[in-house]
Amino acid sequence: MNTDPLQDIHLSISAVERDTGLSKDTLRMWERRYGFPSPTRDNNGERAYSLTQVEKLRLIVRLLALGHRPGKVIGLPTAALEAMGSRTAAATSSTPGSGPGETEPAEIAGFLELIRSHQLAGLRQRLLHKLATEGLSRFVCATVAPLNVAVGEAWIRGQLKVFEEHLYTEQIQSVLRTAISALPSPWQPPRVLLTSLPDEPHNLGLLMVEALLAVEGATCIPLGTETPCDEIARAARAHQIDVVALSFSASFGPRQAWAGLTQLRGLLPEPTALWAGGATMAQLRKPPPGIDRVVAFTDLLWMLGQWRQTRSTEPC
Amino acid sequence: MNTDPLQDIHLSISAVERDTGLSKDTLRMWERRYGFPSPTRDNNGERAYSLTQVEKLRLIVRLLALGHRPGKVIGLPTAALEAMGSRTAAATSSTPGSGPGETEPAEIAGFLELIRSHQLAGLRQRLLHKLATEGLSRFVCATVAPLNVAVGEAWIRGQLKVFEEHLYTEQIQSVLRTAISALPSPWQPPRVLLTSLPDEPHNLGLLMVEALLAVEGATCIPLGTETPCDEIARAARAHQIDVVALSFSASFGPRQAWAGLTQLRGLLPEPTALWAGGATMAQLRKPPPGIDRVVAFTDLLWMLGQWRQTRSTEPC
DNA sequence: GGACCTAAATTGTCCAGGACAAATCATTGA
DNA sequence: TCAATGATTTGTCCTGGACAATTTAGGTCC
Repeated sequence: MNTDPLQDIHLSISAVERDTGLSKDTLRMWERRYGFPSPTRDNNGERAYSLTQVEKLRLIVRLLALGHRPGKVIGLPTAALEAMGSRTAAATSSTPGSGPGETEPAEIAGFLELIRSHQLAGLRQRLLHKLATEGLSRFVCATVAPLNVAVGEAWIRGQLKVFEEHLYTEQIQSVLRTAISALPSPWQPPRVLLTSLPDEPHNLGLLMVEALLAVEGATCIPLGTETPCDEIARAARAHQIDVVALSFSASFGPRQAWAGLTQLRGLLPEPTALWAGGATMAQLRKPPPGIDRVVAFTDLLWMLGQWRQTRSTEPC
Repeated sequence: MNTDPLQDIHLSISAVERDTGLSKDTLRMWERRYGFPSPTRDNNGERAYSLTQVEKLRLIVRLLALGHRPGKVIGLPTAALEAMGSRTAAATSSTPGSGPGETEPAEIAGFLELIRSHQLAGLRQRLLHKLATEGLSRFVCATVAPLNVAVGEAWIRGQLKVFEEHLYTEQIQSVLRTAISALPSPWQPPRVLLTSLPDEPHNLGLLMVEALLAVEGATCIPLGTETPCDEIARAARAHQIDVVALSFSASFGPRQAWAGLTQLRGLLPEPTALWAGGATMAQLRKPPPGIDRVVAFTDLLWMLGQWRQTRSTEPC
């Protein structure tokens, strides 16, 4: 008898869709084409995926995000996939030379170590200290941004558990929100609406943008995440929005992003600017027409200045 | 020519799935069985839904949440649906008499009016004022809780747009998070892990719980929302957790909640307490064995006291 | 009248297998 | 080296059938 109770657990196709982000259609198609995953069937003849297979699926999803092709990786044994993951992550590892004024890699590693060793209080304390030392804007650009990248990479390599990443995200959000609250009331245009499209639940990027803009005195209207396109358009009208800022994390498909942005552009009045940022946007060759892409957080200040200059010379 | 650009916009079936929460399968099945929605087809023969139909679908989803049967409501004209919504919401409206010390219904209505008129600054200011007057604990129990109910009901009745509800949620979260940050460091057990199961993205309830517990000096470890069961168990071990607190909003199915709780109970060590709260839990006849149910926010303090008493007389 | 049980209707999800457009790769020619 | 073209890969959509789970309706007994 197997003593591990996890061995006997099987998931339905919808549970796997939830846990991996792969659509039911895709799961069935992979099975048809590549022979993996090959779930057993339950009493009703419905697919029952083992936890091992789900784990391997997650690994494959990570590799796809790194640029591998499905046909090349599905069907390889798990060990080979893991090796491939580490190799690619190392190769992809961005910008070995840290930018000017960016927090030292060693210090980033120190933060990672705090996360991994579950020292909640220590992590929080060091974040607050860094914030106090650098000021909000530099904290966001020079510390939080590279730390996010580091956490994302560690997660891709499987060096970070899901709950550790959750904890990190919560702490950063808490620190940023508190810092934003402490700022004086906004005193200048533009009025910026901050949100993400449905299927994009990550809030951290939006919060970082809000911090940078709020420091510059812009009026931020945060809607949280996952606002349907037509609702964004309604909100923009109701709040007399000048700029709609959207965030797309790496897990958001480029095709879907393009479609959503195009649709939203059509719903918004012409003078409203549409800024799109995040990992997905950075990967895109070219943004859809009428959309301003935010490649790095430091771009934001430039775009803000640009907007103000244009509007002050062309008053409505 | 129609001047409204929204008229010409059509959505794919996946976009409708995103925006309404109804699965592709369900959308096709409704079309097959009830003749609604009846999307036109694009050049590729694929379904193209008009915004009008999407709007009606959202309305139907609201009615289903109120307990109506699909067969009875799908196919009725929009006007009839709206009337039905108002009627049912009025009938379901809970607890006409406000509890002792609870914020006046008139004041709640005032808040609602601020939300509906998009006065972000005014809303925030009044929330902060109320918080300063009542203190954090009473603010959460006597103001935020009934306000949440009121907002939920207004949304069900269609008196509140999605983006208005998003804005409200963001503001409350901001206010609560700031208040929590301002509290002194925790100085007493228990150590409480706060999170929700996958498919439960609502964070507000968790934040309210965190506020109440933090005021009492308990150590809160917030993981954000949607943590898989096995990860919750891992986190509980890593952080030497005494109590795991889970939140289930009204949109979370009772059956799914029961299954998730039972599974989690099996994964957690015996001495770890498991507290479950939220609208779904309140509806449940009986909580699963080994799980403590939080019916109202005011229960929390009692449960906390109970826990401390038990543990002080039975020191490990 | 109410509690309890059974049969019928309702409803969401799953399945198979076909089709196709968009993206990507490989090849060729300038 | 770069651009254009054809082949391949890949995700999503379609139809129509099946079925388990839930809810409702009908009937019986206390």
